[in-house]
Amino acid sequence: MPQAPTVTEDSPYRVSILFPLPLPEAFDYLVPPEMCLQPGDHVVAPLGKRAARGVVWAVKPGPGERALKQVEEPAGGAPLPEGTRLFVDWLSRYLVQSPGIVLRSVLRSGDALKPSPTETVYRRGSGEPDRMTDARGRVLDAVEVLHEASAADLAREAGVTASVVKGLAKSGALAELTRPVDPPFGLPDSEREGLTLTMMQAEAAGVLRRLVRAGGFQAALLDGVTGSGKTEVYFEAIAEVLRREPGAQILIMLPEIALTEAVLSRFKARFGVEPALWHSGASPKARRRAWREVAEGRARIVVGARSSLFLPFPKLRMVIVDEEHDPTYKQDEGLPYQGRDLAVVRSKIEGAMVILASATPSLESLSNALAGRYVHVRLAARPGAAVLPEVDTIDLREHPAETGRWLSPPMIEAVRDTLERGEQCLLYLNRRGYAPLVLCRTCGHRMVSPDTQSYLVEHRYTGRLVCHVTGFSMPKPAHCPACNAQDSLTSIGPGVERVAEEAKLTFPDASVEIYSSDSRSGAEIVAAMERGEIDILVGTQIAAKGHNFPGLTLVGVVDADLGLAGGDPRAGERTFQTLVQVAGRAGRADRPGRALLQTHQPEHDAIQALIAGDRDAFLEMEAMVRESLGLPPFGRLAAIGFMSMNPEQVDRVANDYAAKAPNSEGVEIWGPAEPPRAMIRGWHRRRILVRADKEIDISAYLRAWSKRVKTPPSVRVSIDVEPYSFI
DNA sequence: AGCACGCCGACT
DNA sequence: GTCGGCGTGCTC
Repeated sequence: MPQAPTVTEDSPYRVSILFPLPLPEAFDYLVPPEMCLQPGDHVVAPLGKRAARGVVWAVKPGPGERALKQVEEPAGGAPLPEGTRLFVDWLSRYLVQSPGIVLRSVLRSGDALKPSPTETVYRRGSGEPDRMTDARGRVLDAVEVLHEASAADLAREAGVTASVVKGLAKSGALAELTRPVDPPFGLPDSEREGLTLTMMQAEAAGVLRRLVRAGGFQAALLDGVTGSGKTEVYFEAIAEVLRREPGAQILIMLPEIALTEAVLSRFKARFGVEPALWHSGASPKARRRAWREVAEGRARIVVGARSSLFLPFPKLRMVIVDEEHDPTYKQDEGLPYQGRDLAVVRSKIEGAMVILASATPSLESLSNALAGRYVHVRLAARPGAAVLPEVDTIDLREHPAETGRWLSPPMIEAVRDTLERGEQCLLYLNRRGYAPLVLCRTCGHRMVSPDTQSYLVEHRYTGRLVCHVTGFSMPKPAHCPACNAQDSLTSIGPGVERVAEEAKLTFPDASVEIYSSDSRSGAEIVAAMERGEIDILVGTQIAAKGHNFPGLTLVGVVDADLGLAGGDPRAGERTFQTLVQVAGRAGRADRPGRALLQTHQPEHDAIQALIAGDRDAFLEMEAMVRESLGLPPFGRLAAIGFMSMNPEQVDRVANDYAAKAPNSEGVEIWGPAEPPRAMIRGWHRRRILVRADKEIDISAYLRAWSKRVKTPPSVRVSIDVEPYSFI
C-alpha cells in the first residue's frame, strides 16, 4: 500500500477526487490552506459549472503543473475505508468500467453522509417542578414507565397535552436530549448458545473455526445437502470471528428472494440481535441507516443481497455466500458482475475469510475446491435425507411426442396420475421463450455450430440454421449430416410458453402457470404454489431456499438433452440443481417427489449420473464439456453488447467493432450475432462474444480494444466480463 | 451524469 | 427574426 506523502501543514498540496460519474479517472484539486484531507474523505468540489460530491482518492504533494480548482468543502460522513477504495480500483480494471461508475455502486445511499436526523426526547431530570399539578404528576409517572420518550408519546401516555411536558422540561424536572432517529444496531453476542450440533456439523464447524484462527484471507466451500445444517455450521464460524476480534464485521450474502423474516429470526435467535439488512426492497431510511452504520463500523453483521458487497466496511473479516450456486448472484443490468466471484475478491482485498455454502455447488466453486484453492468442507446428509428424487427416463426415440408436441405419452400419463391424486406437477424446461434446436428424428443427431458446439436455431422466415453465439448460419439441409436420412431434421425444443400451451390443451381442467421473469413475481408463484392453486407449473427454475411444496410430487424435465451440450454451458448444471432442490422441498414423507426425464440419449453418461444421483460424476462430465470448449472456469469469457434504435447503425457499429479486434493468440472473437431478444422496445441489439484462454487478461484486452474504436453515442456499448447466459 | 455549445425547424 | 430540438464534447 503506497503511503500518502507527508504534507506539512503550510505547504500547498493536491488531492485527486473520484466522482461517482462516468469520468475516465479521478481529477486533481488544490486543497485550501485551512482544510485537511485524507484519502477516503468525502468532499464537494467544483466540476464544470456545478459542484459535485466526490471522494478523495489520493493525496499528492505540491501545487502541480496545471492550474487547478480548489476543493469547496468537506462533505462529512465516515471516510470510505481503504479496502473499499482498493476494491473499487480493482473492479474498475476487471469490469472494464470507469472507476466513477463503480464508485456509484458504493455510494448507493444518497443521504447516508448527512448525519442522522435527530429527535428530541425527555427523561427524568435532576430538578424538581416549581409547581406540582395533577397533569404534571401524571407526566412524571409516565416517565417512570417509558424512561425516555418524545413529548408526544409522553403526553399521550399521561393523557395531557405536550405543553405540560415542555413546562416540566423548562423547570428541570425533565431533561431534554437529542438522539439520532437512526439508532445503531445491537451488538451480536457470540456466547449465546447455538443449536446443538450433530457430530458431522461439529466437525465441519471445527474446520471453519481453525481457518478463522489461522487469520487473513481463507476460502472454504461448505458443501452439504439440504437439511444438513449449513447455516448452523457457518454461525459457529461467525461466532469464532466475533470472539477473536470484537470489532469485526461480517457479511452474509443471500439470494434476494431468500431474504425473508424467517431467515432473520434465525440470526436473531443465535446472536441476540437483528442484523443490518441490505436489499433492494428496503426503504430509503433503512438503507441510509444500514449504510451509515456499516461505514462507521458499528453494524457488525450485515445480511444482504448481492449489492451488499459494495458496502463500505472498515473492518470486514468474514463473508458468507449462502446458496452460492444461485444464478441471481449474477447482475446483468447496469454494472454487470458476479456477486459470488466478487465476494472472493473482496475477501482477498480485506484479508477476510470467505465461505461459499451450497447443497449444489457451482461447477466453478467445486473446481476451485478440487484444485485445492478452497478448503472443501463436506457435510453429509442426515440419515434418510433424500439427495435426489426417484429419477426415471423416458426414451423419446421409443415414445416420441406427437408431431408439434413436446410431452410424450408416458409423461402425459404421469401428469394425469398426479393430477388425479390432487397433487402438483412441475414441467421443467431450461429455456425461456422460443429457442428451438434442430435434431434428426432417426438418429438423434443435433445440429451444432462448428466453433462452439452450440445448438443451431432454426429461423423459419429465412429457412436457415443460425448459431446465436457466433452468428454462424447455414441453410437447413435436406439430409441429416450424420445418418443421411431424408427430411428427418426437425426443429424441436420449445420454450416454456409452448409447453404451457400444450399442457393447457392436454389438461383443460388443470390450472397451468408459467414461471418466468415476465410472469408473476417469484414470491407470488411460490405462494400460489404453496396454497395449491397451481396444478401444473411450467418453468425454468423453482423457488429458492426456505419453501416447501408438499403437494408437488412430479417433476417432468421436458428436455434433459438440453443440458448435455449447447449454447448455454450452465444449462445442465441448473437441471441438476433443480432436481436436487425439488428433492429437498417437494413431496411428503409418505409421497416423495419423483422426476421423469425426457431424453433422446438415455444412455448418455450425464443422464446416467443424474439417474444415479451422482452429483460429482455429473459435474465432472460437465467440466469435461466446458474444458474442451475452453469455457469458464477453464477459459475466460466476455460479451460486448450493442444497442441502438437504428438497426442499420447497430449492425455497422458492431461489425466495425469486431473488425478492429486486436489480434491475440488464445483469444477468439465470435460474432457479432443477434442475442436471444434481438429487439426490445424498439432497441436493436447485437452481441460479440470473446473467449480467451485462462492465462489471458481479458479485461486488459477489452480495454485496449475499446480504445481503438470510436462509437457514436447513438449506439450504446456495454461490456460484461462474466456473462452467464448467452443462448 | 450534467451542462453548454451549436446548428436546423415551427412559432410568439 | 428567435425558441428549442438533441447530437457532440468537456469536466481537474
